[in-house]
Amino acid sequence: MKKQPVVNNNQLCLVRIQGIKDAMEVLSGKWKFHILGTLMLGENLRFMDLLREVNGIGRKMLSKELQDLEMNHLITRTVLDTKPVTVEYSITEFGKALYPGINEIANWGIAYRNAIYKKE
Amino acid sequence: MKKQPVVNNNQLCLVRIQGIKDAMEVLSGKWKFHILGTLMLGENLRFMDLLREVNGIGRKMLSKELQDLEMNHLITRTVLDTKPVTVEYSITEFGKALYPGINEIANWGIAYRNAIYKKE
DNA sequence: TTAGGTAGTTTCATATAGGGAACCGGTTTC
DNA sequence: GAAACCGGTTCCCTATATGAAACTACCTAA
Repeated sequence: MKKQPVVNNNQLCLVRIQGIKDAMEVLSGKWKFHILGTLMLGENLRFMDLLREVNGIGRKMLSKELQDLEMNHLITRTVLDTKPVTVEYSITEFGKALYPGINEIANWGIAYRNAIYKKE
Repeated sequence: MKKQPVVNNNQLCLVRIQGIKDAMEVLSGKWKFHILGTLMLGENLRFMDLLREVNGIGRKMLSKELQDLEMNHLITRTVLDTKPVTVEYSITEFGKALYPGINEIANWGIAYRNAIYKKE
Protein backbone atom coordinates (compact mmCIF):
# COMPACT_ATOMS: atom_id res chain seq x y z
CA MET A 1 0.00 0.00 0.00
CA LYS A 2 1.28 3.44 -0.91
CA LYS A 3 2.01 5.95 1.79
CA GLN A 4 -0.10 9.07 1.92
CA PRO A 5 0.64 12.61 3.10
CA VAL A 6 -0.24 13.02 6.73
CA VAL A 7 0.72 16.41 8.08
CA ASN A 8 -1.01 18.95 5.93
CA ASN A 9 -4.30 17.21 5.58
CA ASN A 10 -6.53 19.44 7.66
CA GLN A 11 -8.37 22.48 6.44
CA LEU A 12 -6.40 25.02 8.47
CA CYS A 13 -3.09 23.86 7.09
CA LEU A 14 -4.33 23.83 3.55
CA VAL A 15 -5.61 27.38 3.86
CA ARG A 16 -2.33 28.50 5.38
CA ILE A 17 -0.29 26.87 2.63
CA GLN A 18 -2.53 28.47 0.03
CA GLY A 19 -2.00 31.83 1.74
CA ILE A 20 1.75 31.45 1.49
CA LYS A 21 1.42 30.41 -2.14
CA ASP A 22 -0.76 33.41 -3.01
CA ALA A 23 1.48 35.86 -1.22
CA MET A 24 4.63 34.49 -2.81
CA GLU A 25 3.08 34.63 -6.25
CA VAL A 26 2.45 38.33 -5.86
CA LEU A 27 5.76 39.06 -4.16
CA SER A 28 8.08 36.85 -6.18
CA GLY A 29 11.24 38.20 -7.77
CA LYS A 30 14.26 40.09 -6.67
CA TRP A 31 12.77 43.54 -6.32
CA LYS A 32 9.18 43.57 -5.04
CA PHE A 33 10.04 43.76 -1.36
CA HIS A 34 12.54 46.51 -2.12
CA ILE A 35 10.08 48.54 -4.10
CA LEU A 36 7.32 48.14 -1.53
CA GLY A 37 9.75 48.88 1.26
CA THR A 38 10.77 52.08 -0.49
CA LEU A 39 7.20 53.12 -1.16
CA MET A 40 6.46 52.58 2.50
CA LEU A 41 9.14 55.05 3.48
CA GLY A 42 8.36 57.74 0.97
CA GLU A 43 4.88 57.69 -0.45
CA ASN A 44 4.06 59.13 -3.84
CA LEU A 45 7.33 58.47 -5.54
CA ARG A 46 7.82 58.93 -9.25
CA PHE A 47 9.40 56.55 -11.69
CA MET A 48 12.76 58.24 -11.72
CA ASP A 49 12.66 58.61 -7.94
CA LEU A 50 12.24 54.87 -7.59
CA LEU A 51 14.95 54.24 -10.14
CA ARG A 52 17.30 56.23 -7.93
CA GLU A 53 16.11 54.90 -4.59
CA VAL A 54 15.91 51.20 -5.34
CA ASN A 55 19.56 50.45 -5.43
CA GLY A 56 20.72 48.50 -8.44
CA ILE A 57 17.48 48.13 -10.32
CA GLY A 58 17.34 48.97 -14.02
CA ARG A 59 14.57 50.86 -15.77
CA LYS A 60 13.29 47.78 -17.52
CA MET A 61 12.93 45.73 -14.36
CA LEU A 62 11.43 48.65 -12.49
CA SER A 63 8.87 49.15 -15.20
CA LYS A 64 7.92 45.48 -15.22
CA GLU A 65 7.78 45.14 -11.47
CA LEU A 66 5.63 48.24 -11.13
CA GLN A 67 3.21 46.87 -13.71
CA ASP A 68 3.01 43.60 -11.80
CA LEU A 69 2.42 45.33 -8.51
CA GLU A 70 -0.24 47.57 -10.01
CA MET A 71 -2.00 44.64 -11.65
CA ASN A 72 -2.10 42.93 -8.28
CA HIS A 73 -3.53 46.02 -6.57
CA LEU A 74 -0.54 46.59 -4.31
CA ILE A 75 0.25 50.00 -5.72
CA THR A 76 -1.48 52.65 -7.80
CA ARG A 77 -0.15 54.56 -10.74
CA THR A 78 -1.25 58.14 -11.29
CA VAL A 79 -0.31 60.23 -14.30
CA LEU A 80 -0.06 63.89 -13.37
CA ASP A 81 -0.88 66.65 -15.80
CA THR A 82 2.51 68.33 -15.57
CA LYS A 83 5.08 69.26 -18.16
CA PRO A 84 6.82 67.00 -18.70
CA VAL A 85 4.36 64.34 -17.64
CA THR A 86 5.18 62.85 -14.27
CA VAL A 87 3.83 59.61 -12.86
CA GLU A 88 3.30 58.97 -9.20
CA TYR A 89 3.32 55.56 -7.61
CA SER A 90 1.84 54.96 -4.20
CA ILE A 91 1.06 51.99 -2.06
CA THR A 92 -2.53 50.81 -1.61
CA GLU A 93 -4.22 49.58 1.56
CA PHE A 94 -3.46 46.04 0.40
CA GLY A 95 0.15 46.96 0.11
CA LYS A 96 0.17 48.68 3.47
CA ALA A 97 -1.25 45.55 5.06
CA LEU A 98 2.03 43.89 4.16
CA TYR A 99 3.96 46.29 6.35
CA PRO A 100 4.08 44.09 9.49
CA GLY A 101 5.13 41.09 7.42
CA ILE A 102 7.88 42.90 5.58
CA ASN A 103 9.01 44.41 8.85
CA GLU A 104 9.25 41.01 10.48
CA ILE A 105 11.23 39.70 7.56
CA ALA A 106 13.53 42.71 7.60
CA ASN A 107 14.18 42.34 11.32
CA TRP A 108 14.83 38.66 10.90
CA GLY A 109 17.30 39.47 8.15
CA ILE A 110 19.12 41.93 10.38
CA ALA A 111 19.29 39.47 13.28
CA TYR A 112 20.35 36.71 10.91
CA ARG A 113 23.22 38.74 9.52
CA ASN A 114 24.44 39.69 12.97
CA ALA A 115 24.34 36.10 14.16
CA ILE A 116 26.11 34.70 11.12
CA TYR A 117 28.80 37.36 11.21
CA LYS A 118 29.52 36.76 14.87
CA LYS A 119 29.82 33.03 14.26
CA GLU A 120 32.07 33.12 11.24
CA MET B 1 23.45 68.94 -11.71
CA LYS B 2 22.36 65.32 -11.45
CA LYS B 3 19.64 64.37 -9.03
CA GLN B 4 20.59 62.21 -6.10
CA PRO B 5 18.64 59.64 -4.10
CA VAL B 6 16.97 61.23 -1.12
CA VAL B 7 14.75 58.82 0.75
CA ASN B 8 16.94 55.91 1.77
CA ASN B 9 19.98 57.83 2.81
CA ASN B 10 19.92 57.36 6.55
CA GLN B 11 21.46 54.52 8.47
CA LEU B 12 18.22 52.97 9.69
CA CYS B 13 16.83 52.66 6.21
CA LEU B 14 20.00 51.20 4.84
CA VAL B 15 20.09 48.57 7.56
CA ARG B 16 16.45 47.73 6.93
CA ILE B 17 16.98 47.40 3.20
CA GLN B 18 19.98 45.21 3.84
CA GLY B 19 17.88 43.06 6.15
CA ILE B 20 15.29 42.53 3.44
CA LYS B 21 18.04 41.73 0.96
CA ASP B 22 19.65 39.19 3.27
CA ALA B 23 16.37 37.53 4.11
CA MET B 24 15.29 37.33 0.50
CA GLU B 25 18.59 35.82 -0.51
CA VAL B 26 18.10 32.97 1.91
CA LEU B 27 14.40 32.56 1.18
CA SER B 28 14.41 33.00 -2.59
CA GLY B 29 12.76 30.52 -4.87
CA LYS B 30 9.42 28.91 -5.23
CA TRP B 31 9.62 26.40 -2.39
CA LYS B 32 11.50 27.65 0.67
CA PHE B 33 8.49 29.14 2.45
CA HIS B 34 6.57 25.96 1.71
CA ILE B 35 9.25 23.70 3.07
CA LEU B 36 9.79 25.80 6.16
CA GLY B 37 6.04 26.09 6.68
CA THR B 38 5.76 22.32 6.51
CA LEU B 39 8.67 21.77 8.88
CA MET B 40 7.02 24.15 11.32
CA LEU B 41 3.89 22.04 11.40
CA GLY B 42 5.53 18.65 11.70
CA GLU B 43 9.07 18.65 13.01
CA ASN B 44 11.52 15.90 12.15
CA LEU B 45 10.27 15.02 8.73
CA ARG B 46 12.13 12.73 6.41
CA PHE B 47 12.96 13.30 2.78
CA MET B 48 10.12 11.22 1.44
CA ASP B 49 7.73 12.77 3.97
CA LEU B 50 8.58 16.21 2.64
CA LEU B 51 8.27 14.99 -0.92
CA ARG B 52 4.72 13.95 -0.12
CA GLU B 53 3.79 16.94 2.01
CA VAL B 54 5.13 19.77 -0.11
CA ASN B 55 2.58 19.67 -2.85
CA GLY B 56 4.01 19.64 -6.34
CA ILE B 57 7.71 19.66 -5.59
CA GLY B 58 10.00 17.16 -7.35
CA ARG B 59 12.80 15.21 -5.71
CA LYS B 60 15.50 17.23 -7.42
CA MET B 61 14.16 20.59 -6.29
CA LEU B 62 13.52 19.28 -2.81
CA SER B 63 17.06 17.97 -2.58
CA LYS B 64 18.52 21.28 -3.75
CA GLU B 65 16.31 23.44 -1.56
CA LEU B 66 17.09 21.35 1.51
CA GLN B 67 20.80 21.72 0.83
CA ASP B 68 20.39 25.47 0.52
CA LEU B 69 18.42 25.70 3.73
CA GLU B 70 20.92 23.55 5.58
CA MET B 71 23.84 25.60 4.30
CA ASN B 72 22.15 28.72 5.58
CA HIS B 73 21.53 27.18 9.00
CA LEU B 74 17.74 27.22 8.74
CA ILE B 75 17.36 23.47 9.02
CA THR B 76 19.46 20.53 10.16
CA ARG B 77 19.93 17.20 8.45
CA THR B 78 20.41 14.09 10.55
CA VAL B 79 21.20 10.67 9.15
CA LEU B 80 19.71 7.98 11.34
CA ASP B 81 21.29 4.59 11.75
CA THR B 82 18.30 2.62 10.57
CA LYS B 83 17.86 0.05 7.82
CA PRO B 84 17.33 1.38 5.32
CA VAL B 85 19.04 4.65 6.20
CA THR B 86 16.59 7.43 6.98
CA VAL B 87 17.31 11.13 7.11
CA GLU B 88 15.53 13.57 9.34
CA TYR B 89 15.16 17.25 8.63
CA SER B 90 14.23 19.70 11.31
CA ILE B 91 14.06 23.42 11.69
CA THR B 92 16.68 25.31 13.68
CA GLU B 93 16.22 28.23 16.06
CA PHE B 94 17.08 30.55 13.17
CA GLY B 95 14.35 28.95 11.15
CA LYS B 96 11.90 29.11 14.01
CA ALA B 97 12.56 32.82 14.36
CA LEU B 98 11.00 33.18 10.92
CA TYR B 99 7.70 31.84 12.20
CA PRO B 100 6.06 35.21 12.95
CA GLY B 101 7.13 36.56 9.57
CA ILE B 102 5.89 33.59 7.61
CA ASN B 103 2.69 33.68 9.62
CA GLU B 104 2.13 37.32 8.80
CA ILE B 105 2.74 36.64 5.13
CA ALA B 106 0.40 33.65 5.18
CA ASN B 107 -2.37 35.64 6.84
CA TRP B 108 -1.88 38.45 4.38
CA GLY B 109 -2.17 35.96 1.55
CA ILE B 110 -5.41 34.59 2.94
CA ALA B 111 -6.91 38.06 3.39
CA TYR B 112 -5.67 39.05 -0.05
CA ARG B 113 -7.30 36.08 -1.72
CA ASN B 114 -10.61 36.73 0.04
CA ALA B 115 -10.61 40.39 -0.93
CA ILE B 116 -9.71 39.76 -4.55
CA TYR B 117 -12.29 37.02 -4.92
CA LYS B 118 -15.05 39.17 -3.50
CA LYS B 119 -14.16 41.99 -5.86
CA GLU B 120 -13.92 40.01 -9.08
C1' DT C 1 11.10 -12.64 -7.29
C1' DT C 2 8.45 -8.81 -7.58
C1' DA C 3 6.87 -4.65 -5.75
C1' DG C 4 7.80 -1.17 -2.80
C1' DG C 5 10.45 1.19 0.61
C1' DT C 6 14.93 4.33 1.88
C1' DA C 7 17.63 9.03 -0.17
C1' DG C 8 19.24 10.89 -3.35
C1' DT C 9 22.08 12.18 -8.20
C1' DT C 10 22.44 12.68 -13.19
C1' DT C 11 21.04 13.97 -17.62
C1' DC C 12 18.60 16.59 -20.71
C1' DA C 13 15.39 19.83 -21.54
C1' DT C 14 12.61 24.35 -21.34
C1' DA C 15 10.98 28.49 -19.01
C1' DT C 16 11.56 32.47 -16.65
C1' DA C 17 14.37 36.08 -14.60
C1' DG C 18 17.31 39.58 -15.11
C1' DG C 19 20.26 43.11 -17.27
C1' DG C 20 22.75 46.45 -20.78
C1' DA C 21 22.15 49.64 -24.29
C1' DA C 22 19.79 52.01 -27.59
C1' DC C 23 15.67 54.27 -28.77
C1' DC C 24 11.10 57.11 -28.63
C1' DG C 25 8.81 61.58 -28.22
C1' DG C 26 8.41 65.03 -25.56
C1' DT C 27 10.15 69.37 -22.21
C1' DT C 28 13.23 72.41 -19.95
C1' DT C 29 17.35 74.66 -18.63
C1' DC C 30 21.92 76.59 -19.63
C1' DG D 1 21.85 73.99 -29.86
C1' DA D 2 23.48 70.70 -26.36
C1' DA D 3 22.57 68.37 -22.30
C1' DA D 4 19.51 66.87 -18.98
C1' DC D 5 15.04 65.81 -17.50
C1' DC D 6 10.29 62.94 -17.98
C1' DG D 7 8.50 57.78 -18.45
C1' DG D 8 8.98 54.39 -20.43
C1' DT D 9 9.72 50.38 -24.64
C1' DT D 10 12.38 47.30 -27.59
C1' DC D 11 16.05 44.29 -28.80
C1' DC D 12 19.36 41.03 -27.57
C1' DC D 13 21.71 38.40 -24.56
C1' DT D 14 23.00 35.31 -20.44
C1' DA D 15 22.08 33.15 -16.10
C1' DT D 16 19.31 30.85 -13.09
C1' DA D 17 15.21 28.19 -11.94
C1' DT D 18 12.50 24.51 -12.61
C1' DG D 19 11.06 20.00 -14.19
C1' DA D 20 10.47 14.97 -16.02
C1' DA D 21 12.52 10.74 -16.19
C1' DA D 22 15.98 7.57 -15.65
C1' DC D 23 19.55 5.79 -12.72
C1' DT D 24 22.29 4.35 -8.30
C1' DA D 25 22.39 1.48 -4.41
C1' DC D 26 20.73 -0.89 -0.94
C1' DC D 27 16.76 -3.01 2.17
C1' DT D 28 12.34 -5.48 3.24
C1' DA D 29 8.07 -7.78 3.19
C1' DA D 30 4.74 -10.83 0.58
